[in-house]
Amino acid sequence: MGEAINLEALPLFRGVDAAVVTQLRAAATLRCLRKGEYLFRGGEPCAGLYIVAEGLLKLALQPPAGDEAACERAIEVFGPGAAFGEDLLCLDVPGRMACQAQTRTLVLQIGKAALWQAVMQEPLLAAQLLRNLSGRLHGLMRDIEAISLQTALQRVAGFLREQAFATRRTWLACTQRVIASKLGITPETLSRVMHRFCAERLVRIERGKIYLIDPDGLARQAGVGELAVA
Amino acid sequence: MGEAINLEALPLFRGVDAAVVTQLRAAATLRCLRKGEYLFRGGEPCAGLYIVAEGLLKLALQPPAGDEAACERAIEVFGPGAAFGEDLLCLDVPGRMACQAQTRTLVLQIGKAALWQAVMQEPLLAAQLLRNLSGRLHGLMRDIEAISLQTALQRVAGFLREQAFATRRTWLACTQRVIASKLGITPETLSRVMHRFCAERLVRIERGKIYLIDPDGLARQAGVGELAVA
DNA sequence: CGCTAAGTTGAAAGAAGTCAATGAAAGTGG
DNA sequence: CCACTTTCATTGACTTCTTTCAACTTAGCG
Repeated sequence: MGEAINLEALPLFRGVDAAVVTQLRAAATLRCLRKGEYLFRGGEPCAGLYIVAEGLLKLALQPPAGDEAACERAIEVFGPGAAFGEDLLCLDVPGRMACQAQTRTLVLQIGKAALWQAVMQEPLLAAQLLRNLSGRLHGLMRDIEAISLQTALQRVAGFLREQAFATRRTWLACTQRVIASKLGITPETLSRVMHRFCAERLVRIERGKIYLIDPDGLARQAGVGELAVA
Repeated sequence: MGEAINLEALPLFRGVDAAVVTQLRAAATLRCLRKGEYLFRGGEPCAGLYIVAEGLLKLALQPPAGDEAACERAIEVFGPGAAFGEDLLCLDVPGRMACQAQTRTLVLQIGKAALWQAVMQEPLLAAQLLRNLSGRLHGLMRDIEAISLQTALQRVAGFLREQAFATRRTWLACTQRVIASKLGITPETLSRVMHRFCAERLVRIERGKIYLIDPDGLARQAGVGELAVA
């Protein structure tokens, strides 16, 4: 199933000349990562543009050199269909981020040379890359806003709501540790908040999966966060 | 002095065909903003790519609708030479950011149409836009890291150090309110930290300007004081 | 079947925010 | 040029959210 990823269907290649896409697919290699394996680590140059076919990847800035104590902060989490790596590709500097598989993950890798050649042929591809990058930029902006002026409770509620919107039913594909890291809180805090939501009948936790019972109630929590309900 | 901005000298246009740059300059309009004026506000579509010639602009997400109580969070601050707006241009969705002049500011505006035409002619320009966007993305990543796992004290120290590196001598061109917002802290906290640094002889505050006395001491405060290469 | 990692829960400590009052500076207009 | 208004900065006391530390439970896996 892994190799059958349909590049044309991805937003990134919408409108892009079919011949160019075909050419890119030919140049692409498929990498398979076990849970915990790294796609790349800090310091390594980025090998190309990556497209997730299956699984889940965590992008995090790793603490500067042997500074063991500091726990790393997850910046982005990529699921199927996500494209990333353009940034490192463009900057050329190694950077300190590490990208680690959270489950068994299949990822398509398009080499720098092939990508550039394609961009030269088809400027629309450049436009789509810019769009992808812009989307990521705005995602980070929203994250910064959330971290800066929302409580942990609001952020978790917001996160769950987002997930509900995306996958329509339930969710939780990676450890709470990673989610907490992405939200900028400790696993302890996340656990407490989740159980509070659970007590308030907003969600149900069952065997590591989370069922959203009351998306509207969650939205209320995420929003103006007031309402001193008993 | 304002109109004499030399586009070729900007990193954004390095290596780009001179004819294309000339063409862009011809298409560009110069906007002059008074202190406090908005380049654009949330909801408005972005008119083009902006390049700061002179002054200082603050990009912030404004609180969702009449929710006046919530203070906004500064995301980026742009000084002379900075280029931005590509993101909004690419996404087309209005977004909620507002861009406000912090002092009298001159900014060059390159319309969407002209920019796209140029990109089609000269793919290298697309590459440079990608690079610019990537740089901003990484800046935000570092910000997220700083907010999440550094104390206010460390962030301020880090910020001052950055400024020292950039302008080599002294600094403070906008209100502390804005700096605090950019650092994700309150003005009160910033004031306290600054005065603490002042007491420890790391900086000197004088008539709204800040003189860095001891960059190394500051680096030590900023965290794992590395880069002690005299 | 134990082992290790992940999650839960409680109590205590700390960092930063809020509120509020004061002081300083800067722009406005007579 | 001075009085006035407004915004910005400073400082203290208090509050609250979040983290930290630690102990304990659960679950997954060789």
